[in-house]
Amino acid sequence: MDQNKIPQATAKRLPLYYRFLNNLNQQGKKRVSSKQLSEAVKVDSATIRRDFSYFGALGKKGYGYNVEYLLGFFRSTLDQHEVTEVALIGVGNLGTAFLNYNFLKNNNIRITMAFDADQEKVGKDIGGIPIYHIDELDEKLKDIKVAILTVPATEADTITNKLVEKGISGILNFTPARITVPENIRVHHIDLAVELQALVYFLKHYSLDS
Amino acid sequence: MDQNKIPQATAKRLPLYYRFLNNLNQQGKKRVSSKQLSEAVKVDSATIRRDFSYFGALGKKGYGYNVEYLLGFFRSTLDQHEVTEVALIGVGNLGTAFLNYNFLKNNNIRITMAFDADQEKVGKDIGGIPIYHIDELDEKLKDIKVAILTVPATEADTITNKLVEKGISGILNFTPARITVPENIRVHHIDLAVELQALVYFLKHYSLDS
DNA sequence: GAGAAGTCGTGATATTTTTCACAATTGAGT
DNA sequence: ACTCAATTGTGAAAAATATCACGACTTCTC
Repeated sequence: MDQNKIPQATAKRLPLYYRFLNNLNQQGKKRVSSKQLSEAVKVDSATIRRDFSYFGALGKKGYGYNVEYLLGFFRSTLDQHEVTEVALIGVGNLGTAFLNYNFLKNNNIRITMAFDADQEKVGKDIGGIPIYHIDELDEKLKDIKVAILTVPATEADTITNKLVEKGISGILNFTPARITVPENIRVHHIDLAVELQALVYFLKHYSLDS
Repeated sequence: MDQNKIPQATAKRLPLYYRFLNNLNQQGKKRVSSKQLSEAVKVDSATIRRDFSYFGALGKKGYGYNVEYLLGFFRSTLDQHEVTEVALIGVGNLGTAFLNYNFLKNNNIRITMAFDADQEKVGKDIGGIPIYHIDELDEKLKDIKVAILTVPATEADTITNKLVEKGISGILNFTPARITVPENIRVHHIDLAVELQALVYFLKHYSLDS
């Protein structure tokens, strides 16, 4: 859309900055330097300054950044002024964890409905979020553009196709399946087993250095 | 240790390749090309060939890769012949999801114990994994080198320090807190709120291209 | 066994991301 | 008002990662 020049690596760090700034603000802190931020979020201070600089000159030389100003800036950049509604598909263990997870704390993202194939679960609600049957996707999933996918891997493709048909824009996929979607739809994969295996691999092969 | 030359980006993809090769092998497939792999795991075929090439010439020109051979190679590279024991700290919603998650399917990583501060949970077990009180960390956490951290953010630092004292090598941190550890300890962060926010950001600012 | 189609491995190149390092500027202290 | 320590923003360089493109080799078909 507008700011296509912002590197992806930078974009991925924005929510992290936002959260920490929010904390600082709640603590009543007025100013912060890239060095302090760096220690808190574990990102090199030069990288932080570079990230911020894509949005213009947000700080003052010799002073640092004004917390309130920076927070306000990120709030509008990250669209925190409007609520983004998200649907969760698959109310298993992981799905349930999400429904109980309070995304709203610092964050204008809200899971507003969940779907599952299990009639036992349908009709109930978890954390105030209603659970519908997966066959009700068509009627219930109105303008929701983002879905969290926590179904069994075997169901991933079928359900993805349904979501695509319904005009979804983004999927956060916790399934081990690498789902196939049209190229205008964005999928982020979070693969828990892969993450754990990668960590173990790093420990065995890269120990004692970065 | 040995193969410090392997790029981190490559190392992170290895478990993904491994899992897919395992699937192929179970399906009785004998050969696979980088192009087929590419479609399945959504990684450019040239990148896959490059990744493999760090380990030497694993394929045959004009033919592709022998599934069984490649699988065996990755099995030893990823240390799948020996079991890696992992401890889980924090048996909340997310922690419970992990205990029920079957890491063993394609994978020699096993959660062998869990810890929590809640006396209600201590003494029980979930998915066959015993839950100890967090104060028992000292006695119970013998040679375990990897921990999954699923405690509330407020507890993250305290518990991290305990783990560090006990000689942990790696932590998979699901806490929003950016924990501080000595530099010989490796931490991977999986920050669910950040991932979701980043996805939403990409949808709003990068739509209709990469 | 000759030709065609398929595929790897990799040098070269492009792209992305991180880091260095320093001039410019600011605020605080005296 | 002056000095000094702190800090930004950024050009330039470095490092990491991804991709292109092609020679060399393999298998398949006729």
